[in-house]
Amino acid sequence: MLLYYFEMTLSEEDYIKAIYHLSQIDSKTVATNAIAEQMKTKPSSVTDMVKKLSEKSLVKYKKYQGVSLSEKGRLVALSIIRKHRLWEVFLVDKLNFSWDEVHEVAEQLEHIKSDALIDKLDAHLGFPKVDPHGDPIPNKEGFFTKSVKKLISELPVLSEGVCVGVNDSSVTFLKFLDKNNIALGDTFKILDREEFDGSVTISTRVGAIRISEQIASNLFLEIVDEEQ
Amino acid sequence: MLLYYFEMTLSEEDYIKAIYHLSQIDSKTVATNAIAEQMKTKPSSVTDMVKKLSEKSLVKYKKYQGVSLSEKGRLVALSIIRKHRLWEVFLVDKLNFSWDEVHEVAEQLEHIKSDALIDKLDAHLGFPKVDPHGDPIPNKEGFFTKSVKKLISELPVLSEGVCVGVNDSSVTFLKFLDKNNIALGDTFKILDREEFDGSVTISTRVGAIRISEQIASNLFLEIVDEEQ
DNA sequence: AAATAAATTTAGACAAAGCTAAAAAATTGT
DNA sequence: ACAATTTTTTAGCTTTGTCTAAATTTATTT
Repeated sequence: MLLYYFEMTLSEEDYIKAIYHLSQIDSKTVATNAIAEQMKTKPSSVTDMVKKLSEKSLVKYKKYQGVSLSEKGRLVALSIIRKHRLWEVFLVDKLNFSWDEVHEVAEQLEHIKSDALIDKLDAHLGFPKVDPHGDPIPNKEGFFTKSVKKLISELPVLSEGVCVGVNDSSVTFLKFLDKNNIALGDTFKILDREEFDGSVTISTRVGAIRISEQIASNLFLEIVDEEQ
Repeated sequence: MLLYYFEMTLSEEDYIKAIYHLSQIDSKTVATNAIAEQMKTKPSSVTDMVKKLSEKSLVKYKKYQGVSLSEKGRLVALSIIRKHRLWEVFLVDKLNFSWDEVHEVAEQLEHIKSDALIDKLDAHLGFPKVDPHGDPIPNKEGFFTKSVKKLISELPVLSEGVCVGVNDSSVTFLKFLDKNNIALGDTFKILDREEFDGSVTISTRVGAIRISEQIASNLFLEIVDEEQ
């Protein structure tokens, strides 16, 4: 990330991140009300902050027209997201948090300011490409490997990806996974699919196994695409 | 640490920590001016904050008489110090920072709020008793093993401790240490001292070695005492 | 024991980030 | 096309933590 040589408050960083996420949803300009809802604040507060961010050329803003991030703002957003996701990997991989417990703490950790810290954390974690939810981690320059999270049932034969989530988190289903040596973080390849019943053969750590369509439509794989 | 069920701002936490450290220096009440200097702020700002902390019964305060921490305030201070020192251990042991680079980042990390995080970090680090500077890490209840940092030249024969620092950080000296297999974190025992020249025999990883008085007066050992 | 100096507190102001209520602009419905 | 509704902005106020300048209390000197 070509970094930002200016001080940003915690609140400013949170707004930038919120605007980034909202502009991912639909790529137009982001509405004041939408930001207010996301930030759990009032529209009038958003207007104030947006003016401030506009002064600092982090966002493009015209009265009544909504906001969008400037290139500078986009890089700031990506730098915060990078930090957030690296910390999530740390919490899950090193501290044994489960992947649904980490968001809140990562929200705090993402604001720690130290480039050296993030570089060393990245190295310590083995330069991960995705966080525990399967979302991609931008590199220092703000590029990230685009990745899609898809159900096995929706993927073509020969696709390969990392198992990053389940749809059905019932005890029964999780026990099934355990019994078949399927765990989050495992890499699978789809070897074959039966036209007849939609069942799928996948390669796992312990060899190839056959799973039913029902199972296949409950397991998310994270497929890595190209750079952006 | 019997924790605090009330929200504390970053600034309040910093003041509590500053007051704790100043009251360690000499155990009387702490002067407004001293706090102002430590916090790099003005005495009038200190007065304001001290009133606020007094309302929350974190400090004992009488106008013109200086402040001291209440028991509650002391526990808050120790909880922050615990976090600070655990993060320092993490930065040095896991991320390969050198022990003189970690303070600033730990100042930020110490404010992260999550009991689960600190518990898991503590476990991940193997429940360390001292930080990379040899300062003791309070446990959850605010107790810590008192430890003293002393030069080898000042310690009696048969003392044992962990090497935690050097007085002279010249390249020549560090090379000498390296050559003799002396590194920070090693445990040494003082086997003998010559009256004649003050030279000392110590046990190291590679057996006993003899060091001159000059060397002995440049190496700090951290000696663990009892609980407090 | 005054006089002077130093330390501390008070009073009043400011910037950040939020709020409410009212005004203005944009959008929608008919 | 224009009235009604929704969205956004403005104006003015609040809180937190800071500041300066002035006032007050405590300490030090002679």
